[in-house]
Amino acid sequence: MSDGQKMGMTEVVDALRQKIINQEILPGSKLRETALAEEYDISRPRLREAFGILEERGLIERVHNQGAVVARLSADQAKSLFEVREVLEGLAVRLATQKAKPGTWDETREKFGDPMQEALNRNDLNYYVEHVQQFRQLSFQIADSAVLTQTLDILYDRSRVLIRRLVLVPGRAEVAMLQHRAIIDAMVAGDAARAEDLKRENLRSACEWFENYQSYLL
Amino acid sequence: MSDGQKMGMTEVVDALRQKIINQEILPGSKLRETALAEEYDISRPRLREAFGILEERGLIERVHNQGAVVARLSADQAKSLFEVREVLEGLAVRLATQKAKPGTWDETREKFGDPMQEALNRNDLNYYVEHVQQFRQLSFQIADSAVLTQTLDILYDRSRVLIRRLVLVPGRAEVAMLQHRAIIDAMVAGDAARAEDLKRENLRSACEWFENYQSYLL
DNA sequence: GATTACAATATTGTCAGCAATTCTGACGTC
DNA sequence: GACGTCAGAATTGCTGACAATATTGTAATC
Repeated sequence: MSDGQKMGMTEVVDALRQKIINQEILPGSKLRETALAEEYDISRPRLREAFGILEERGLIERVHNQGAVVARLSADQAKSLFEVREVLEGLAVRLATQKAKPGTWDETREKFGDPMQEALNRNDLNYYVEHVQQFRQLSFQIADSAVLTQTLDILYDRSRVLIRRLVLVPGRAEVAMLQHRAIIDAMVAGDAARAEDLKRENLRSACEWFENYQSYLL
Repeated sequence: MSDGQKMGMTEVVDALRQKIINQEILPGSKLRETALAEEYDISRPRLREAFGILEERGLIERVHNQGAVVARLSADQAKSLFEVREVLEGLAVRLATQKAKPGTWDETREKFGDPMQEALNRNDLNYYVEHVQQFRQLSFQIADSAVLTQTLDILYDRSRVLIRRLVLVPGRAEVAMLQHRAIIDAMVAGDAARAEDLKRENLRSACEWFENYQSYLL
């Protein structure tokens, strides 16, 4: 899939990142330097630099003289990711609540209302996933902390597959929707501490659901 | 300073990392590829890979065709780093409290007792800094979360200079010592939630001191 | 038939050098 | 004297090719 466009470093990293988090390359697969360098039409040292970044981000693992492999996610790592995301997403929600202007969450609240319940009734997961994603991005934008955003993005990439699968667990989406409604209500009310608590509760809950359905999810 | 030892990738990154966080290379300085490659006796593409990792870690900044520069820390970034560290170090302390066996903190508690007060009375900052560091490392070891440790290490590297300078502010070390005593007491008592709250309070306090003495610290 | 030793192959790790871009400083002009 | 301009030098970005290591396939032996 070599498009004529010459890719910069960032773009190569992003392309591989996308392929990994979307499971277009499965965990455990070997990443052959020659093949990938050819695919993206760059030289191997350049690809190597990208590998360094991907490794730092925890998306691939490398051992000397043996090359790179897409990282697998162990149950322990998954739990740790939930734990860390719990406090960071809580922080994001707190900051967003503190910094938001009145009316910021109106549209979000509407989307998470009846329309989402109806979408879930007809098993339209896309509606749910898309608006959770939008809420997330809006929160980060308002929170306005590059440090936080970047830190969480890295963890999110590693958790992405799991998050998407968790939505499939019967009943999870509906529970998460109710939790989100409570969070948004607190944010609209400007109660930052409560919003943070509820967001953390939301992630603890997600972690519990994960643990209960672990064998289906990993 | 080229020691005969041939360095692996990790070692090159670590060497540069140390030089940056110890301010042996000052923020804003240009990092010349040729010179550094020569110094560490490696080729430029290899150094370049190290640069990629350092940039991902936020220690250097690179612009195309203009090379790499040691990252500066803005006041906003510093504050964001405190905010994120607040929730993460809180988590670390909580996990450490939950997972520790009885007696784990005995030695730490002793070191933070009278000996530290005496050390501070004679302005022996080294004693203070060293044992805070030890406590920190022990906590992470007990918390036993690679995800958390790695995430916080990155933020810690970026904050290191600031943290060291903050100890110089009159009265700060003594306040921090008292806060640490309270945290350790909660940990000994096995009260994880309280330990987390106190640790977060500790970092909020650190952030406030930073803001008050900002002009001296940055 | 299973196992080990060995050679062939493939893949990674590394480097030296070329092309492209930016910075420097001297010169001329206003 | 200040400012704009234009070579020359320095530095970065990048690639192709070479050396070192691991993997695979093969054949000989037990």
